[in-house]
Formats: sequence, C-alpha cells, structure tokens
Amino acid sequence: MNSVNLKQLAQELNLSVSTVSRALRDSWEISTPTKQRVFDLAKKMNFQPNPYASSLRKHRSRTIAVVIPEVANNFFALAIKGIETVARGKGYHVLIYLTNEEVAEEVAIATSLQSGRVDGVIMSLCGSTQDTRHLLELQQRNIPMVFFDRVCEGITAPKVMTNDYESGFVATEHLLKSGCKRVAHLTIAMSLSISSKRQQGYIDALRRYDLQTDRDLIVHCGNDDAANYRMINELLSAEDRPDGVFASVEKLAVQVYHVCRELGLRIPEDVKVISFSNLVTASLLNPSLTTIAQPAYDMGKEAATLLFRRLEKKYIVVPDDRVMLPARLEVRDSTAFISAVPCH
Amino acid sequence: MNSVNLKQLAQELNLSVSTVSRALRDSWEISTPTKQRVFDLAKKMNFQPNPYASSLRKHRSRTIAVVIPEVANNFFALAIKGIETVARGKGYHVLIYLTNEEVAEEVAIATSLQSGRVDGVIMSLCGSTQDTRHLLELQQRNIPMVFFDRVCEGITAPKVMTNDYESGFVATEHLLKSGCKRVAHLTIAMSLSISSKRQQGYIDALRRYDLQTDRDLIVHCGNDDAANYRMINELLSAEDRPDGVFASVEKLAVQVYHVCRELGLRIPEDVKVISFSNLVTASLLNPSLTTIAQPAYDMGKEAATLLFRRLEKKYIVVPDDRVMLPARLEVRDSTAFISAVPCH
DNA sequence: TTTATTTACGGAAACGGTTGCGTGACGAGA
DNA sequence: TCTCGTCACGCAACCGTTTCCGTAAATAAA
Repeated sequence: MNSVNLKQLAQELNLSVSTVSRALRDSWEISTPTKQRVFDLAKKMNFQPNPYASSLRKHRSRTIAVVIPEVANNFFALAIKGIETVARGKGYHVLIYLTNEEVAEEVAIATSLQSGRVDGVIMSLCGSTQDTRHLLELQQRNIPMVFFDRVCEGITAPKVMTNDYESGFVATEHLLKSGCKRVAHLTIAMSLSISSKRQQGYIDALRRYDLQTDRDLIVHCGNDDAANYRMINELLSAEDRPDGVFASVEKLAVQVYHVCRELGLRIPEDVKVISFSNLVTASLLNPSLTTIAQPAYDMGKEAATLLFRRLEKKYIVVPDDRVMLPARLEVRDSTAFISAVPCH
Repeated sequence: MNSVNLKQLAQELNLSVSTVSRALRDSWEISTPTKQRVFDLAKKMNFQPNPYASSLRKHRSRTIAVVIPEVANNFFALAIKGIETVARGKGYHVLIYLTNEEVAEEVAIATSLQSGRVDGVIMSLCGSTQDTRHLLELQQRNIPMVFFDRVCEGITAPKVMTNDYESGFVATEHLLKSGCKRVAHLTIAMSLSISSKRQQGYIDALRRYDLQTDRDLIVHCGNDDAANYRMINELLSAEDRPDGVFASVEKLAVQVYHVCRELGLRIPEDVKVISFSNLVTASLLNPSLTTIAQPAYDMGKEAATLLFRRLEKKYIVVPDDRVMLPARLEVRDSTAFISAVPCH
C-alpha cells in the first residue's frame, strides 16, 4: 500500500500538513523556497496523494463512467478510445460498465452509480431499456449524463448522434437505385430511437419510390444470435425473398452473409446487402460490404467533450444540446448494380 | 450530489451512526428488528454508501485497472469483456487505460496507479516497453498485477498466455504443408515475448523442414500503418517474393490482403496467408482467412480470476503461476492447397 | 510610534464510513 | 442475592486531504 502521506512529508520538513498540501497545489499563500522544499521531498519520496481522501473531501472523483451494451464491436471500441483520450487528457479516469444488452444490468449499474462514485456518465442504452426511471434517478442526483448513439429521448441531456433517419433513407435508396425491387430491413430493439429512425428512413425511402412497406420484410432481431440466424434464413428462403437487405447493425449483416452462403445465394447478384457498420474489414469481405459507417471515434470524443464542458461549468448552461455527426455511405461490391442478364 | 448518509439515517432512526453502519453490513452485533428498521429506511431513502469514505478507511477501493495497448481490436475487446464480467460479479469496478502502444503513456499510467487508486492491475504491455521500472515500482507498492498475452517476463506475477511458440510453429508448418516454399513472417515489437516466441516457432518450423531462415523474409512492423504497408508492399513486390505469409497480428494480415489486391496477387494461389487473429469476419473475407485464434474472452476471465484470487488472500500464495490457454488453428481458404498446375 | 495590511504558515474541523472499545441491561448460574 | 456473561448498542478515533480560520511576523501607511 502507498504509505507516504502528507503527514510524513510535513514531519520531515518541519511544516504543517496544511502548508504541505497548499504547497503541492502551488498555492500563492506559500513562499517560493518553501514550495521548492516541498516539491523536492515529494518527488524524492515519490509521494502520490490519496485520491480517495481527496475525493471524499472535495466531492469530486475525477472519474467518469462509460456504460455501453457491448465492447466487442468496432463502433463501441472506437467510441471508448475517443472517450478515454479526451478523459485522460483532462486528468480524468474512466470506469467501464457493460450491460450486455440486459436492462437488468443497466439498472443495477445505474443504481450503483448513484453512490457518487463518478462525476459524470457517458451512456449508450441497451436495447431492452423501456422504463427509464433508473436514469432519471441518476439525473436527480445531479450526476451529469451524456448519451451517444443509442440516446434516451426521455431524458434531458446532451446527446451525440448520427443522422440515423437520413442514413436509413440513403441506405434504402442506394439499394433501390442499384436495382432492388424488394428491400428487407433487419432491425434490432425498436425501443431504441436509432432503430425507429433508421426504420422510418427505410419506410420513407420506399414510399418515395412508390413502394409499399411489406411488414414481412421488416425483421425484428434480438440478442439471440441463433434466433436471428433462423429469422434471416427464413426471410431469405422464402419464395418471395427480398433482393436487397438493409441491416441496421453490423452483426446482422454478418449473419446475412452466412445465410447467403448456406443457401447458395449470390451477393450482389441475388441479394444486395448494405449495413450500418464500422468493420475494418468491410472492404475485404467476399464480396466487399457496402456500409454506412458512423464516426465512432469522433462520437466518443464529442460525448466526452460535452460531458467535461458540463463538469467544468458551475452552472448548467447546455442542458439538451444535440450534436449530429453524419455517417458516411461507403459503396462497395455487395450492392453492385447487375445488368439485366445474369452473367453467371 | 448524493446527500443521504449514515448520519441522516441514524438521526431518523434514533440510532448511532455505528449501529446503522453495522446493521447495513449485517453484523451479528445488531438485533434483527433493528436491522430490519435500518434496511427499510435505507431502501426508502435510497441510501448509497459513499465509496470514497469507505475506501479511505478500509484501504480497499474494490476497483481494478486494465491497462492495454488498444481497444479497437477484437482480442482486447473480448478480453475486457471477460475481465468486466468477472469483476462485476465480484462487486469490483474496472478502470480502463489505453497506452496506444506508447511506452510514455504506459509509464504515466503506471505512475498514477501508485496512488492506491486501484487494488490491482491487469495488464498487457505496449510494444515499445523496454525498461520496466515503472512496473517494478507498482509491484513494490504491493499492488498485485496480472499480465495477459503481452506478458512481462521481468516481473514476478501471474501471467495468462497462449502457446505462442507452438502456435508460431503450427502456423508456419501449416503454410509449408500447404505447399509454400518461401514463408515470410510479419512481426511486431520484438521486445515483446509473444513476438519472439512466435518468431522462434516460425524459425524452428522452417528448420524442421530443412529450410534456412532468410532474414529478408522477417519483416519488423511497427505502429505506423503507412510504413507497415510500404514494407509489406516491398516484400511482396520483390522478385523473390514469398509464397506464404505468417502475420503475427491481425492488422498486418489485413494489410497483406490490401497489398495483394493492389499488386494483383491472388490468395492463396500466389500467396498464402495465415495470421493470429480474432476477427469475427475471418470466414467471410475474400478469401476467408486462416487464423490462429486466441481464446480472448477466456484469457480475460482467467486473468481477472487470478487477480481476485490474490486480492482475496491475505498472504500471497501464487506469485508466479502461468496459465496457458491454447490458441486454435482455423483453416480456411487463404491457405488452401493449390495443385501444381494453376487452374486460372 | 502606532495602526493597517500583507505575507506565510499552523490549527482544526470537516468529508462519510468503519471499527476497537466501552457499557448498561438482562438473564442464568451459584 | 451476587456474580458473570451475553446481547445490543453508543462513543470516538481513524483514514488522508482540503479548507476555513486564526495569527505571528514583516512591511507599509499614517
């Protein structure tokens, strides 16, 4: 354990604890020679102030929490990297909590954060979150929160998002322009605003091209990979199977690839695929995957920046600003236009 | 801020602070009816004990640190997930620190951890680490450490590793058995034991097949992606280019794919590729990538388990045990055997 | 010379929970 | 009736830092 503390420094220097404390914080109340003596000894003894004593006294922990559904996913991993970069630059520490898409875990985590362990929270909701009382309670404890990507519409807080509606529209339109007549949409937890926005973009794009929305073409996937596989398999095995698939998340696109391989469907000849995704290997897939790529790293940085802006102001000035970072459409082979006569 | 504390509970109940504290910790010294009254009110007032006060007094923070080079990488992401799962199951909190492969950052992080902020550290070295004084200092502060994957041989501490030597051997042998005559090895920071072990496996496999080690076939890559690309490009552009490449990390394999595409080299006909990798999309690549997959999630869980075993014992019983979790060879198309006459 | 002001530092009370020790009440055994 | 032990709880010190005061000495102003 770290045993060198202020008292020991003070004794050694024949100073009081308060003087040493002030000297280390470079207070103007302490003379330059005294400060120098303190600095020197602190360095020599490798003094590290006890963060818990400091936090207890100051009611500030210089720690933030990041609460996300998963980490084994390029989007969230990059977001964490952005957050950590900003946080450490500001001298803050980052606690990480994974909900595993389980609302019960999200509630447990939010409840434990009420203890004041962190100065602020950066969060992306889990898919099964409906009731948001646990988040309101956090808010009532005056713990600043910032949402990113999977934002909570019911809470007044800064939010960092992408243009999900437009991206959903663009993705669908891209499939239609590439020659698709029947476009399916694979979605996740519809309680998430990103899901409904992406879906609305999908629906509106269809309407724009005078196409009806076929409820059978909207597949609601969940956290059970095997179940998702079955649903996608069923979708693509059907007589009137779609000739284009718009996946709202990466893992569903991966499943589509597997199902197509299983069923002997060719991408893009038989089915075209587009997906929200931050896969680094999108361009190396067989065929390369057309993606809607979110600026994950920048979203993380932005979320952290917004949080620190609130933490550093005494009064809350920006309670509900939204930052919109646009996603990019990256066209690749999985949506390549195929001339009328199949060349195979 | 969280304002309900023990004193308020005590006042409300006409009890002393110490009695309330003991009741909440379910001490046998407190009568059942009193405990019940305390529990009820604590629940009603949504009491959350201040973790910093507790940590200060008990010299235990129930917090661990995870220090890794990067997170946007399936291996480390999965490891984090494993660690977080175990940690939260034990009621611990997880701080995350990214070194970005910069030894200066690793030193800064290690130094800040001397403050006693965490009860223990789980670590994977950054590639540029040579001097390990910062780690020794942590150790001298009696902060238990556990290494995983990129372990530090100079420090006596539990280590969770994979069979890097054997895997390097198997990977190389697999290329040779698939028909390769000139096998190159792409490696990273040779100061890392995993790198030298994998390389030794490579060298010994060549020797086993009566092949000389050609120094030009061992390419030392770094953190500069552009520079790596150039080196790989140079390797594969040469007159006597290799017909097989064993990449020690995932990102280098991805670069090989890009270079081959650029140079018009066919995988596996012209060049076969194998790599250490945890890519979920390995089987979907064009062509699918033969990998050595490490059990990342289990390694994270194991590292956390070892750490908690040390944290929960009063006396250190297992100072330097090593856990070896074997990697799996997953054969795919990038190393497919091609019959003598090219069919293209 | 006296008084006001600044400079440089010490004393001590917080912060909130934990824990060693002390103690009154009560029942049991002698 | 007296003693002893157990039960159930209170008192207060303690963890290490911060910060509100207070104050002696030195300097400036009157």
